[in-house]
Amino acid sequence: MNDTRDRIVEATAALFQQRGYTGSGLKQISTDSAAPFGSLYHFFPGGKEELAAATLRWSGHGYQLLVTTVFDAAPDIVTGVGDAFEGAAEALRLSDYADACPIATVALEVASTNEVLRQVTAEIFEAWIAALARRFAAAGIAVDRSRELAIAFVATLEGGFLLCRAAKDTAAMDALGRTMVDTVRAALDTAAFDGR
Amino acid sequence: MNDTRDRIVEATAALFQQRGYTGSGLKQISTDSAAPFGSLYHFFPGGKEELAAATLRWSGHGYQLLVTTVFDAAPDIVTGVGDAFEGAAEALRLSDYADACPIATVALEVASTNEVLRQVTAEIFEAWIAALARRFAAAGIAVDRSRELAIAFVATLEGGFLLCRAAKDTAAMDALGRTMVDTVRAALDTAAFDGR
DNA sequence: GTCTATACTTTGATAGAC
DNA sequence: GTCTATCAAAGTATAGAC
Repeated sequence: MNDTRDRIVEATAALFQQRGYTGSGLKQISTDSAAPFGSLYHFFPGGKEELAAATLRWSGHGYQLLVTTVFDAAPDIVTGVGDAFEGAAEALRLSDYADACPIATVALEVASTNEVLRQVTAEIFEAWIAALARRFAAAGIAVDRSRELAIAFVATLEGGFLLCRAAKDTAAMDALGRTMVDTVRAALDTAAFDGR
Repeated sequence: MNDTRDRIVEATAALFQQRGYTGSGLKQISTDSAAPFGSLYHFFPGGKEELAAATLRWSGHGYQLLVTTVFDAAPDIVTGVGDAFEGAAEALRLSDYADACPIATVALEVASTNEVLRQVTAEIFEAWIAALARRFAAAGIAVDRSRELAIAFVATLEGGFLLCRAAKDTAAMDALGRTMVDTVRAALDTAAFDGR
């Protein structure tokens, strides 16, 4: 539909991932997206906040698709969990530790300072958790336990991004992947035992 | 020793926790600490970066002491893990979801933008992980597995802070506490089995 | 609708009186 | 050492020519 608008959102997403919300200036976004400054306010009359909300939703949706693809390509859900952590580690290494969660930095910045954006980030995390929980439940795990596992998966991945970006090392992500795989496998075994 | 300097660091720590690095202005720090603006550059000639480094180290050390206290007060390490997550949830609720990790927000902001501060945050996380790993090892868990558990503990707690602050709800932290307690208990059982 | 110029505020930082 | 005044740059936002 609209080329310029898309470029603005994409440039904003990239800046948010590396510099956060407060650290990303509208002038920089205008430059990076090769869009005239006035276009920012043409497409997002609500200013930086509206642009941020649109960007977060776009990034959040894209990241959910990415994880979905990884799980769909795996032969089983335990392998999928392992692949997701390996993929995250690989993305970090290939991008010099810049390509991590597109939401987390902004989410922490706005949690206590911007109620509108805080709610947007909450909706995104909830969508991720709900989608993962459905997947675990479809694999035979009880619904309540499936949601707990989904929360553990997202939290562990986010914690891994934090530790790995700070350390510029993916050793933590590797260890977390192993632990998470064990946890999911144990839940599956329990489900199989209960259900036999 | 120096009253003013301490007040500056404390005010900076509080602002970092809620608004992050880029979101915390030196003028605000000057106001909140009741310190004249010039004093900031008197005590921290290196400007905002030097002040941030000192603040992160101070906050990081303080948070490590807090967790240490929780574990020391618990009858055993599994209970300690559960208490730590419960305490984190309680702190979030009591502070309207502001009192979380004093390092995480800044760590994500500076990971790709400020090499000096990135390294400071890496040292803090490593100190936390090393201290926890020693504690798990002292409880009888193998050294390698102890470090993996310590990484899982920190990552899970950090992910929990992120999800809970975004959602303004501690349900995630409660679920994560249960999962982490199970993981540590399983590791302890394995250690007891291997060691008998 | 596209784009430029600019208004106004806040930022980190410095100079210099006391 | 304390404090105020001020700088240059960057921040968000707006006005208006085309």
